[in-house]
Amino acid sequence: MDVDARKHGPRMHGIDTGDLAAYAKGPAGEAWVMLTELFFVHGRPRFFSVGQQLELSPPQSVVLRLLDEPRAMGELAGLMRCDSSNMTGIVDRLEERGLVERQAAAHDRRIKLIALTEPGRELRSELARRLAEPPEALTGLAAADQRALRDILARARSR
Amino acid sequence: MDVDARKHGPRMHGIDTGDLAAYAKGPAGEAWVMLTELFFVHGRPRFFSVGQQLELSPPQSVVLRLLDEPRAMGELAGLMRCDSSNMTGIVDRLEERGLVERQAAAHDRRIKLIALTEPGRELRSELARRLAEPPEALTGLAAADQRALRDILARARSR
DNA sequence: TCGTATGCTTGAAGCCATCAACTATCGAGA
DNA sequence: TCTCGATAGTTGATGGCTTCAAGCATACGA
Repeated sequence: MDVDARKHGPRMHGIDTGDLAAYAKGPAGEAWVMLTELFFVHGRPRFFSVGQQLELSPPQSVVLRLLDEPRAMGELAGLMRCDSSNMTGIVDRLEERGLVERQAAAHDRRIKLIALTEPGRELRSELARRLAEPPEALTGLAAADQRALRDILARARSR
Repeated sequence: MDVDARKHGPRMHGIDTGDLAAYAKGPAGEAWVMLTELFFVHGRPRFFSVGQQLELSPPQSVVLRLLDEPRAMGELAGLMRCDSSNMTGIVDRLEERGLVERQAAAHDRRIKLIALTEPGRELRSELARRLAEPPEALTGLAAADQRALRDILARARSR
């Protein structure tokens, strides 16, 4: 770390992390800040580029990921935290591409269930496969670190 | 974990993580998958809601975060991986709100440097402060786990 | 000096996102 | 059983984002 970088604070890929880190409190806060930056630098661009390769917009990718089983429109909108009218458009476009289909729900005629088609299932698997590729920042860690990281995150997810 | 959950795979907040995990290879892959889901569940919604509170759209928030120093339009577009014409609109709207200003670059009259105004600097700090708050998934970890996580991530960032 | 490349802006078209309004359907209470 | 308020999804208006194409001003190299 040279003097110039010191002036601007720690940098990850040209982006100053000092400002977020300035507000981090305790190890959990510091870890969170670093997680956030890790995802900003590696996760977000990956999500966008993989989606682009598969000709999916970011919201379309999110919806595909959410469809591990048929879900109602309102449920999808809730999980994606957007307005149901917005979800109508997103599902419309996925439906036009033959990736999903609308099904009436047996118990309530207001409810539309959104289910993947076979092409939709295949595309969803391909999306998952590509997103599961870890960045070198992780693969380059020592094996013990990788295992420890995995185990800590597993404990975090059960909270 | 009950039988029904087994059928659908592990779940984090109603979202099946089994499909990504199915493609994870080794501890780094598993860690990455869990990181991705952690951010999907905690980071992404936080980013959107904090931005909303501060009346910033997601791309506006990203640009504010990138402006740790004055940057050229093309540089911003490159860092955000979008078209420069798109960046023109985003910066226009930030400029209209008095958060940034365009400055001519001394060495090249084609280049416009985008710098924060004082209100822009204050808003950027507030954005950082709110984004730096870790989720309970992390704060609820044992202290030793928090420290280990922080240290591993620090090692990962220097790759 | 001139031709090509670069940086930013403008404009068209499509997608996303919110809010308001609407129709069909449901469910609870009288 | 009937009524009314709530709910689910859709339509439409408006603004923001995103890409691509085209244009103008500027820079640079031959």
